[in-house]
Amino acid sequence: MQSSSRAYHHGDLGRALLDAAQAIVAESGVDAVTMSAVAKRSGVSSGAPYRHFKDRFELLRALSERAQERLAERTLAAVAGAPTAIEGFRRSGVAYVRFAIDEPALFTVLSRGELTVRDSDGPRNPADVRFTAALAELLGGDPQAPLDPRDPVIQELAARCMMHGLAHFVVDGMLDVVGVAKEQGERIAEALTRSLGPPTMIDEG
Amino acid sequence: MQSSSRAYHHGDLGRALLDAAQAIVAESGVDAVTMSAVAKRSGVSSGAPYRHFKDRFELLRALSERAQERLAERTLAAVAGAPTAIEGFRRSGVAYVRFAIDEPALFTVLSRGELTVRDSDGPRNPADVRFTAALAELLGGDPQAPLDPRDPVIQELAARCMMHGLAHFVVDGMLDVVGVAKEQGERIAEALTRSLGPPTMIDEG
DNA sequence: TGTACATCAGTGAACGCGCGTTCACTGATGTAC
DNA sequence: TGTACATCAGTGAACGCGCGTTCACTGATGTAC
Repeated sequence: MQSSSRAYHHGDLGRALLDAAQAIVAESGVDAVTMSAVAKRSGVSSGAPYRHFKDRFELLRALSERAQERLAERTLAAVAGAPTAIEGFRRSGVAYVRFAIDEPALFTVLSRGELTVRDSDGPRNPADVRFTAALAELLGGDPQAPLDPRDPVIQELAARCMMHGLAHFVVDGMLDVVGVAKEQGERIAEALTRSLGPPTMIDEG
Repeated sequence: MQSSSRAYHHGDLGRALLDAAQAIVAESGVDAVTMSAVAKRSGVSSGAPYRHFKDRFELLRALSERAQERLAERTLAAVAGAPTAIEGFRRSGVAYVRFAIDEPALFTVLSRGELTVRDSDGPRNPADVRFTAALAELLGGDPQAPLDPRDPVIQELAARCMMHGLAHFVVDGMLDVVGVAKEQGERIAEALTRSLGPPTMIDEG
């Protein structure tokens, strides 16, 4: 059970394989995650991964689940420390972007919809569930009627889109082009959350 | 030069190959774009594409260029028809989302940074050049100082992020989950552009 | 403590497959005289 | 208008490669007595 440096048994290969896959995504993208590459990087033979994952797709799906968990941890932690609801909402947006900066591989995997378990029985973030329902109700009305920009649901959607777009821009190298460190993405996210919405939504000057 | 239905010479195979690649991206993603599949879909032998593209990468890069052109056409046309600068800016954002809805394959290819020619000598949208420079200047200052949410550059960045994030959400199936047609994305974009910014930036109610 | 055995994780060779790419070829087209 | 030739686009067989996956095996570990 202890990790000896030259053990025949790895000890925690399942986790090591996911680490390897994550590193490969960061370096060369999702397509470069092959079973051979993951095994080799983990110092293990090509057949070994199949003791832990049925096939390549299941390995990627496991990585996607890890990404969902990590993201949820971060945004929930950000909300937890906030003095007001609005501030919590903002901090959660900043944390979202920070996540993309710190873990570009996990963010990239999350963006691959085909890997995400859709409409599954798995646990979902309650805030997401509520928001999705509210959005569905809002959009379910007359499709011709214009949407009210001051509607809280639209406000929240605006914030989510803004953070999601910023995260994509950062991960895809927008700041590189501008010659600025990725870490500044967090500072930008902070400013963007404050640029949002009519005063009704904003709790300070 | 005319297209006879059973011609040995295709007539416009280069274009047909790009069409095929685009269709394959729409159906199965970028990874599914193989030279064999593109050739087969174009009704041509496996070696034929190499008369038009040096290798697979060059074909994908050509598709990426097509995407950049189509997107530029649309956003420029949207701006051209607008009565005011702000309204033009808004319409351009809506056109951006509309592009993602109508041409998900091209939008997806555009999002693959490795295919986009970076820092090339190629033509760039003047508005993008100006914005990028302004953003670089803004971020180049004291990295600790908070950014002013009312700064026009931040406002523009906010709008761009919002549209980019919405476009990604739509293409990745966010509206499917909510049970709403993709075409509603345009309506949402319209509302989102109006939810933005302090009154200084907004020219109506 | 020692022995026998069951269990399980990792080995490494092997397979079939589809891919990217090459190449000698052939059919169609355009042009010079 | 007709003939000869050069050019070029597409053919289709072939190649080497790396991938996903399987499988009989072997070494390590845990447990029963």
